[in-house]
Order: sequence, then structure tokens, then C-alpha cells
Amino acid sequence: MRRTHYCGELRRGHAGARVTLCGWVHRRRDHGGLIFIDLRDREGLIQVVFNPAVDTQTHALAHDLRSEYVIEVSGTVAARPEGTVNPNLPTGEVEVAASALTVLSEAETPPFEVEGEAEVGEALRLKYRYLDLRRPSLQRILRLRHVAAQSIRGFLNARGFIEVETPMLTKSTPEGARDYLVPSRVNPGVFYALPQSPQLFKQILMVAGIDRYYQIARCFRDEDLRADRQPEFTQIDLEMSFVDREDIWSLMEEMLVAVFREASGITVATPCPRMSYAEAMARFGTDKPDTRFGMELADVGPLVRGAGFKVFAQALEQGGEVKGICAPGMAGASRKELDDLTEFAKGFGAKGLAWMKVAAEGIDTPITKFFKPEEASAIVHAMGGKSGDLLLFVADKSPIVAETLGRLRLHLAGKLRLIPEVRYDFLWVTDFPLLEYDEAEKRYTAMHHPFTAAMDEDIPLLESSPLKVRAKAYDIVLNGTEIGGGSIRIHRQDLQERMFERLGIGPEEAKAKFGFLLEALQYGAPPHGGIALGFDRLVAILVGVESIRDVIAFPKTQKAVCPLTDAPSPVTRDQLKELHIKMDL
RNA sequence: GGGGGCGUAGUUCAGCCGGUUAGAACGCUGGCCUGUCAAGCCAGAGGUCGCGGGUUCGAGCCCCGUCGUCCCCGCCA
Repeated sequence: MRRTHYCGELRRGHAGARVTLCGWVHRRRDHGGLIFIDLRDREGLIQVVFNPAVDTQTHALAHDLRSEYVIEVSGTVAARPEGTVNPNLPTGEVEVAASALTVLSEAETPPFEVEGEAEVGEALRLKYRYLDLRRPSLQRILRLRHVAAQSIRGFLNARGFIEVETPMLTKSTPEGARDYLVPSRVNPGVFYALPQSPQLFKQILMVAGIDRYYQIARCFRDEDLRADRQPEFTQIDLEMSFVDREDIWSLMEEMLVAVFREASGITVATPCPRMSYAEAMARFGTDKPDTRFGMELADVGPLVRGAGFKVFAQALEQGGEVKGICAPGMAGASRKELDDLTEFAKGFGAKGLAWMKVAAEGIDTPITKFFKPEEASAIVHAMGGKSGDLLLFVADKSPIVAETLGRLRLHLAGKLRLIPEVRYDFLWVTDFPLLEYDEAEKRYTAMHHPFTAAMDEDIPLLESSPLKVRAKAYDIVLNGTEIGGGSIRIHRQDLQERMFERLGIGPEEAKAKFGFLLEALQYGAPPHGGIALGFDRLVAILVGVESIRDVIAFPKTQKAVCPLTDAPSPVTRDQLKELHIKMDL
């Protein structure tokens, strides 16, 4: 080993020690006589002084040092002279008086400053990711990610979980996201798929009697990207046998407590609150409520039913809802602001937005003539409106009301700065519907996935009123972000077949696509359930960044391209020929 | 597939109503400088204004197209 210490670890106590350091030239301050270098390695910065009085030749060599040169420096650690201590640096009380210098690697001037704090375009950062990753902020994130992963492993290991790797080359499945396909050279014309998740394998591991499985698993989905969605991402995936939902919930709560404490020193209060899907939709208009602030949706249907306002009355007559939210202190909103909010609302399918401004002297609203004064004040009262508040209403079919007001709630809370920054609100959302109806395809689809068990008491409704069937499915939500979801699975073959039938997957197709699972369920499957947590999202929240790209070492752009490697890229004719693949572009 | 933002020096940006030679800061190069740490001072280099077309006497600026990038909708069991 060339080095004796890391740059960042030197302290006053090292004074007098002869050390050899290796690292990158972070910054050079050349005074002609004296030359100062900030030398950087992964542990931090240390000031190195090149003084001709110490070694003339070494001082002369240091003249040619440039940013990001990789060097080896030997010298003596010395307490800094009076008045030259740098309190901004952990190593600021000492410096290294260099007596020998070797340039291990010269470096081109980097395309952006590794040292600089200035925001650099992401495309450039990703192309030169190795430079970007040198920056202390990203080094910190990668290490925190590592600590979080190790914390999770330690926690699950201690509770008897076995980490099992499942195949990356697996079978394409019809449900869910688009698969990444991999051709098979030895089997012309057929394809593997990269896993969207290890779902089926972990269930089969339960049939295999593993009892408790986990994996920090890479997953692949060929869908369009977002700030929180990459084509390959990492899940904390686990499954347990002989458990109920509560077992999973309490286990996950303990695990989150451990991870947040060990990775970031954050205390998570448990047990986490639980809320049914129905309640979440009613109160927050979304299945992943951000509970860090109020502004909940208020149902004013009963109060406006009798009033003369046609828009409201019609929505109710057609089985819809009239709900509103109260935007505190926004009574001063201008015509333009209200128009903008209306446009925002229309973006989610609402036909419009009704509003009331609450003032000390009364209520200001364009729909005033439709309400008697006492009706209007009953509405204000029901919504907790105070003088200076703005009430916003949407009347429509229930899903549109929920979506519009839910989005409006988040939009306004952001604008009004109502969301506390340093707060971690966990929430279990439970009792999801088992099925949704796909209008386009005219069939039912699984809301979670086709292997999710129904609530026992709802099973009889599977054929008669499928949309009323609740699932033993749950999501864990943190600050309005879904960070994980899971369910108790179907462990009986007859029920699994019934589910496929309900989903319009015929016996033939079920056998072709999932025959191995159905067969496994015939050989003694334990009741089981599990969960998968989005590890990237979790880390992003832990370090406080918006995009999961910032917590992935080598992420892809929105077009799913890797600017560093230029993947995906063309392949040779010979490669394609060997795979029996012809292009049709 | 759709909506929106951005694209000017190595980087981050400014660039007025379309008008002469496109600027700033940082970085870079050279020089001076023995206590700096965002070192300082002096000098200098550096531009296909993403690309293509159009309008115009004249385009970084206006129009059309296109590419890249970011945000969002759709999509993501």
C-alpha cells in the first residue's frame, strides 16, 4: 500500500507523523514561493504545503500540478501556524509539509469543476459520471446508500431471512409493464425477459419451504421514465410464510426504524398510522396521501344538494360528488390565479372549478346567487374556512373529483409552503380494491397483481360484484411517495385459477404463462405474503434529493440512454444473424 | 403518443424592440508573488449562438422542422 493515511482522517494528534498520502489535486494555490494543494481522497481534504525550504526539488515539481492530477505525497504532518487554521475543514488544524511528490496520473482539464458547487447540466454530469461521482456530495450519497443496504441486510439476517438470488433471465409475462427481452442464441425465435420483479420466484421459494426470503433485487421495466422511475431499479424484496398482514407491517416498521436510524440518524415513530384505500381517497383524493399537512377534502354534497346551482346538482344526480378544499390565506387570489387553478383542474378531467373567498364582511363568490346566506355559511363552516381563505370546489364523477382535488391540494400546499421539510410521515394504505375495470380493453385487471389474495369475506363477491372485492394488499407511503407495496398471496390453486378467469386469462393461457406457479401451488403451498420497497426512492428521501438518478451510480436519461456508455447501441450483422433476428425499422 | 421548459465560450448564465466587432463570472494558459484555503495582482486564449430550412436590407433574437435534455400527462400488474 502506497498510502499510510487517508487525507480526510488527519487531525491534530497526527502532528509530527511522517505520512504518505494518495489522491487527487482538488485545488492549487501557487504563491510562487509557497505552493498549497488541497489533496482529496474519498475521506476528505487535506492541505499540503510545498515549501522550498523543506525540499527545493519537490517544490519545483509541484509547480506543474494541475486540477485532478493523481499524486502521491510524502511529508510530515504539522500543526498549522497561528492564525492559519481553517475551521471549515475537519483537517483544518493541520497540514502536510511535502518532502516528496510523485505524479501518478496527469489529468485533462475536466469539462466541469469537480470542486465547484455550481449546478452543471445533468447530461454532461452523466457523460462524465466518474468526475461527477468524485464530488463529495455524490460520494456521500453512495456511501449512505451502502449503509442503508447493509442496515437492511443486517436487520433481515437477524430475523432469520435468507438472501436468495433469483434469475435475471426469466420468462416474459403478459400482465404489467413492458418487458425487456433477451434473445436466446441456442433457442432461435424465443426470448427471455428481464424480471419486472422476483414476484413468482419468491412465491415459489415459499412453496420450497424457505420460509423467509429477501433480496436486494434489480428490476427492469420498459416504460417511460420519470424523476422517480428508471428502466432498471432496485427493490428490497421479501416474502414470508405463515403470516398475516400485520406481521409484514410490524416487521417493516421495525426495519424502517433501523434503516432510518443507522443511515441518517432519523427517528421513525411506530406503529405507523394505517388508513384504508377508501378513506385515503375520500380524505386526500389519492392512494398515497401526504399527511404532513392538512387541507383535506371536504364533502359538501349534502349541503349543496338542495341549492339552486345546476352544476352541483347535476353532478350529484348523476351519482357524482361535490367536494372542496380550503386554501388558507388565498382569498386574495387574482382573476389570473383563479384562471390558472381552473386550467390546472381541467388537466385532470374536471370541467371547472368553483370558488368562494371568505372575508370578515362575508363571502365573495360568482355563485353567490345560488345559495342562501345560511347555506353558504354552512359550507364555509363545514370546510373550516376562516376569514382570508379560499374555498375551491369540484363537482364531477367521484374519481375525477378525487384526482383533481388531490392534485390541487398538493399543488397549493407547495405554493403556500405548507409542507414541513424535515418530517417523515409514514402511512400504511390498506384494503385496496382487488380489481379495476379497464375501459379500453373491456376487462378487469388486477390492481396490485394477479397473485394477490382477496379479503376472505369478499371472495363470494368475485363473480357478482368484482369491483367491491377488497384485496389483502397494502402500500407503505412516506411523505406522499409510495415507497413500497405488497400483499398476502393466493396460495390455493383453485383460487388462483378463479382469479385468472376473472381477469379474462383463459385456462390455456394461464397454463402457458403461469403453469409453473399453478403447478407449484398443487404441491403444498404455505400461506404467504410479502412486500417490495423501492430502494432508490427510499435512499432519495433519506438524502433529500428529488430524483432517483441522484442516488444511482450510473443512471439513464429520460430516453433510457446511458450517456457514459452510449447504450443502447447498434450491434453487428453477425450478432443479429447468430440470434436469428431481422430488423424491421 | 401528448403538453411544457431549456439549448449562446470548457462551465453557469446575460444578451433590450430584429441593427455595427456576441458579453460577465468561474475555469483554462502565461507572468509576478513565502501563509493561502473561493488566494491575490497583471496579461492572454477561448464562440458552427444545438442542427436544417424560411422571413428580412439585416436573425443569437421572429417562423417552420429536427435533435438533445429536463418536468408533467398517458404508460408504469
